[in-house]
Order: sequence, then structure tokens, then C-alpha cells
Amino acid sequence: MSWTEERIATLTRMWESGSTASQIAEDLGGISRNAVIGKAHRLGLKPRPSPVKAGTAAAPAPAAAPATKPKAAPAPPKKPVAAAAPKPEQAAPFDPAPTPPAPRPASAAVRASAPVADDIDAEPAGEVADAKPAAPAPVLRSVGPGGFLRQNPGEQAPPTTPAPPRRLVPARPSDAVAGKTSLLDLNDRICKWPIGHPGEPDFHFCGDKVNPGFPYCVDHCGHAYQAQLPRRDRRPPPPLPYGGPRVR
DNA sequence: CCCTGATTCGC
DNA sequence: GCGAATCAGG
Repeated sequence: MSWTEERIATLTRMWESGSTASQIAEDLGGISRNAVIGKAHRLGLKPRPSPVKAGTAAAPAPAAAPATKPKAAPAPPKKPVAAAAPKPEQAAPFDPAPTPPAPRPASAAVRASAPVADDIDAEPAGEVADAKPAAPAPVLRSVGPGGFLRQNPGEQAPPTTPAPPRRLVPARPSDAVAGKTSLLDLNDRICKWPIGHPGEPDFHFCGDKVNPGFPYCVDHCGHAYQAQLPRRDRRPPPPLPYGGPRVR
């Protein structure tokens, strides 16, 4: 398998939309999770929360150095590696200070010999405060059953705004729901397709005669059950459930 | 154990 | 450039 234009595009899209490396690897097929991660890093698209050490620089140098086994028993946990290949990059001391605009710790020694007008050389700091320009472009969405707006491919899950504090009051049958099929009216013989959204005054269920063997009427079964296309033929990968059930 | 992403390094 | 091996953490 090679990284074709399309496969890279898929990788980039899924990676930036929050899919895990495993999911991406499985979706692309014929490739390992490590390959996905490695490619993602090489492409430069890395800014994703790592499960390992959120604040620290992930796996420090001593972590991945199995080549030179620290056979010396109680070696102090310092930097037992530096003996073999003195890389200037790895020699950088641990710096807890927040340094956002530093893609690479290239060479810290350079700055030491340039004290001239260093103070006036204010950092552009463009990347840090570089907020989004807030594009007011209208977003086209498809509407799903019940009227919810479907998430577009590549979109992150919208931020969930916490429900405002509300006072609990005794449930009162709404006039809007009079004559409609309510939750209590459901049984095995009537369609359970929801109309509207729970909590809305007119929320109810379809209530038609059920399609025998299904929880919905014939009409709504057409919405609920659709032919499963081969993975190859599905255009927008999955709708990115984002937190949804993992198929395994 | 499972999972995650990060990193290194031989190819 | 690629990705297996390995790591650290949840």
C-alpha cells in the first residue's frame, strides 16, 4: 500500500475530524495504526489531544531508547543515552515554560550569542493569538428524521451547551399532544417513530399500524432501514459518530 | 488486559 | 518516506 493522493486526503480528513488512528487505519485498509500515526506526523497534522500526558511533551527521549539497554543496574534516571550519539536536539534541557510557537527546539545555543537588541525583537507571536476570522459562511445541512440537523462530514461535534437551570414542575399534558400518540400509548402494534423532539410540547409518536415484525410502520421502516452499501461505495466515510458505538 | 498517540530508527 | 517496535498514560 502506498500513500496516494486520495488516501492522504482521507487520512487528513479523518484525523482532523477526530477519528482515532485505529479507525483511520481500518477505514483505509491494509495499513497499520502506526502507519497512520507516522504519516500524520510526517504530514505535520499532529495537534490532537494525546491520551498520554496532556501537558508534558509526550514521550521524552529516554522513553524510546531500547537500543542501548541501561544494563548498568541502578543508573540514576538522568540521561543514560547521550553516550552513543550526541544529538544536539535531545540535549535540550527540560523546559517547563510554555513555548507555543516553537515547532522544533532547533538550537538553543544560537540565542545565547546574540544579546544585541534582543529585547526589542518582540516576537510576532502570530500563531498564538491568531484567532479564527469567524467566517459567516452559511452551512448547508441535511435534515434527518425528526427534523434534527445532520452533522456534515468532517465536522466536529458541536459544543454542547449546558441546559439552563430550570425548575421542575409536574408534568402536564399539553394541548398540542392531545389526540396524539404519547409515550404511554406505545405498544407492539403501533409505529414508534418519534415526531418532534422529547421535551417539546407536541412531541409524540407516529402511531400508525406497525409493519409486522418491525417497530415502525411501513413508511417509517423505509427511513429506519436502508440497504448497507459496501464500504468501498460509501461516499462520506461514516458520518463520524464521534463518541458513538465502536464497531468491532 | 484493552485502548490511545508519540517517538525512534532501521529500512 | 515508511512503518514496526516501543513507549507512556488512561
